[in-house]
Amino acid sequence: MRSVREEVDCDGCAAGRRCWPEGIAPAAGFMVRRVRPLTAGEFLFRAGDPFEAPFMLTSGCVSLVQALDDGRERIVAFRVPGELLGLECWNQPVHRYSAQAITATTCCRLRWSTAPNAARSATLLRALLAKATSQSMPSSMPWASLSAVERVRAFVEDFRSRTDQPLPMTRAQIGSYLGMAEETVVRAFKVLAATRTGY
Amino acid sequence: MRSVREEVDCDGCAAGRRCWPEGIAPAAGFMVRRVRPLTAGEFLFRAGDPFEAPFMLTSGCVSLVQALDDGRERIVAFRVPGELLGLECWNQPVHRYSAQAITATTCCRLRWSTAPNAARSATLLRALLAKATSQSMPSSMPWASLSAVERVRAFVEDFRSRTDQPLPMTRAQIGSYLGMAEETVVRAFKVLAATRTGY
DNA sequence: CGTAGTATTGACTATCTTCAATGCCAGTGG
DNA sequence: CCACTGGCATTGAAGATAGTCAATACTACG
Repeated sequence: MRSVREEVDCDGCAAGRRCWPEGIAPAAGFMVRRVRPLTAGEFLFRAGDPFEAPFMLTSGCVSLVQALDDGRERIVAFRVPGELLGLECWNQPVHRYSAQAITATTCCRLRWSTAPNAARSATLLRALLAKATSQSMPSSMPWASLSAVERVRAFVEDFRSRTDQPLPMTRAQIGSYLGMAEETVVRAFKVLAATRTGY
Repeated sequence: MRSVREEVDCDGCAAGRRCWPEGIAPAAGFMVRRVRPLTAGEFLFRAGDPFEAPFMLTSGCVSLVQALDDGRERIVAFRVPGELLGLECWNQPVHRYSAQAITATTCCRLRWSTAPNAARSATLLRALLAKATSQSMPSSMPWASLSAVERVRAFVEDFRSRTDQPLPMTRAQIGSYLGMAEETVVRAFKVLAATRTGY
């Protein structure tokens, strides 16, 4: 349970190019703190926890889980390496969703509050805004009004476009995210497998 | 067709409090340019237009429309006064969606690129990030897996929570947004009207 | 080998979509 | 003033789709 409290400059990190690919980081000198690796099923944070800083995913996969009124849970998003966790409640005091690792996962906690100077702060904010807009908008229900098969196909293609790892989540989790029954996900994959290859 | 090219400081604008409510604007001195008012059906911009700056809605209602592969269209979001348009493609060269006024609409174009100093730039970026996160995340399909009636109820409540104007869009547009048939929207409203009041 | 979690399949049912028709209302032109 | 038109709302009936329930297969792991 020890925390790895190592301060790292993204400039010197081998994976930094994946985290800040838009040519922002090299000169920015973003500072992060490496977080203790998570095993599958572990929570990075839970809904209601105080929001302190966003996390940059460096490996693995994390689901954002929303607790429903009736006690059930829904998966709101999947995050893969290079994407930010916790930005959802940037202007909120506490986290609205829980972040649960789907596979073994590593991430870094951003040190965004300690702005050494305004220019660097602006650069970081610009990078965060870019991340936030690219992460949230494409997921703003691009698959409503599509059939179940088309929704699953769109989901798979979206995930493939974001990472090259094989789908790490269960059919039930995909169903929770897409808002359909686990069985329907299974049958959709069956149809896709009959049509194309590689699903 | 004349453009109103009036430069305005949000500090001196009566409606500024609605645009930047989080106590950011008063000292920031955000500059905007008032845009020619739009009539119902007019486009503020279209998918493929070059992205120059986001717009702040000051009155009316705008739909973000996505063109589908098969030629049909889907409504991706509705924007009401105090919300930003165009942030979806912050880091994109061109707009991905078209912005079409549903009712008579006014808006301001942000002058974000002319940063007089880094501190002010950081303040603006912080405000934009707050807007972006609060706008996009709650709409990240909070109503998948709900029944049609519940989806419509959630939609109405969400819209009501963002603005006090009556629903300006047609049943067909609601259906396009929620991914259901116009008739299903109508029947859902009927059920809601029988249950509660005011729908 | 037994267990637990996940994946898959089938049968039945509820819900939603589609198609078709009608009602309602504002704007327009004679 | 009134018929006509177009857009939107509403309703009904029939068919398609996805959800639910239940059972079975598969796989990793102790």
